[in-house]
Amino acid sequence: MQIGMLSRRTGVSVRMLRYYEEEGLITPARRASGYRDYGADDEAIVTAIRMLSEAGLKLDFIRRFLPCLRSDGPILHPCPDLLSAMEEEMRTLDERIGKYRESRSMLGSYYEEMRAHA
Amino acid sequence: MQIGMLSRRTGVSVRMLRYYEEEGLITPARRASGYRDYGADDEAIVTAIRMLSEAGLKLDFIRRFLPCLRSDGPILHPCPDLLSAMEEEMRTLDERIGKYRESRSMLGSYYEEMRAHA
DNA sequence: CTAAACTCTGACAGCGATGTGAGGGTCAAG
DNA sequence: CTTGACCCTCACATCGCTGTCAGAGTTTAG
Repeated sequence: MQIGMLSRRTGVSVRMLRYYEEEGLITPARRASGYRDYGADDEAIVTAIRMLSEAGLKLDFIRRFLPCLRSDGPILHPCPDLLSAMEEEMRTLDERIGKYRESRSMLGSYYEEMRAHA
Repeated sequence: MQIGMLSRRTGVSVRMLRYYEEEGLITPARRASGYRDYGADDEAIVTAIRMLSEAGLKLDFIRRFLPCLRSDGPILHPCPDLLSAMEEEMRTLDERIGKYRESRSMLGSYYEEMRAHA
């Protein structure tokens, strides 16, 4: 599958697909022409990357976490530092979610108050 | 109150306090010397800005939302476009929270799985 | 008066994720 | 063969936030 197709299927820009490769997240095969040739499972991987990325995880971290995402993957090899990195990441994620909810409710209550006074 | 003091009290860097001013979020008085002179309520405002900011809201939006934060404020004047901007913001905030939770649980389940296989 | 600790402005740097454009191949259909 | 749609690499630009450094004035304590 060519990059344009993958882009259309995942909604991720061509630019970003190339960037993901540059960052070592995906490594598509190459044709003789130099064209990237993506496999079928790459679609799922890109989607997962996207999701994690949109949730604020740095590509840097996602790269390390990546082996877990590969369907063909060798059942996950929990390098201990990955485990602790994940704990760390989960903590900050929890914190972040907390802050978002706080802000959300703050916004919400102000909104209600404003509507009431309108 | 000088900028350094406010910085220490709020945990917001001096740089950022100046930046907030530059962006029109706060407007401290000035001494003859040019030194910024913050009022007592500025501390609360900065804290609120910080919270909203850490929750991913752009300063641009926070500025518009700001009158609501001032304790002395004239009870909130709901310009209709602010109301709809808030609705919009709340929606995206909700979406974002959703994504974060998804990612969080994704991370969590992989984490558990890895621990189990360890 | 002097020194230490603050403060001022202004500007440049960096981060991570993206866009965009230039200059140039590739491929499939007509 | 030509054309249009793709693709390649490289590199510079942008965005929002933040740090940092330089050069210079201010304030307070000794």
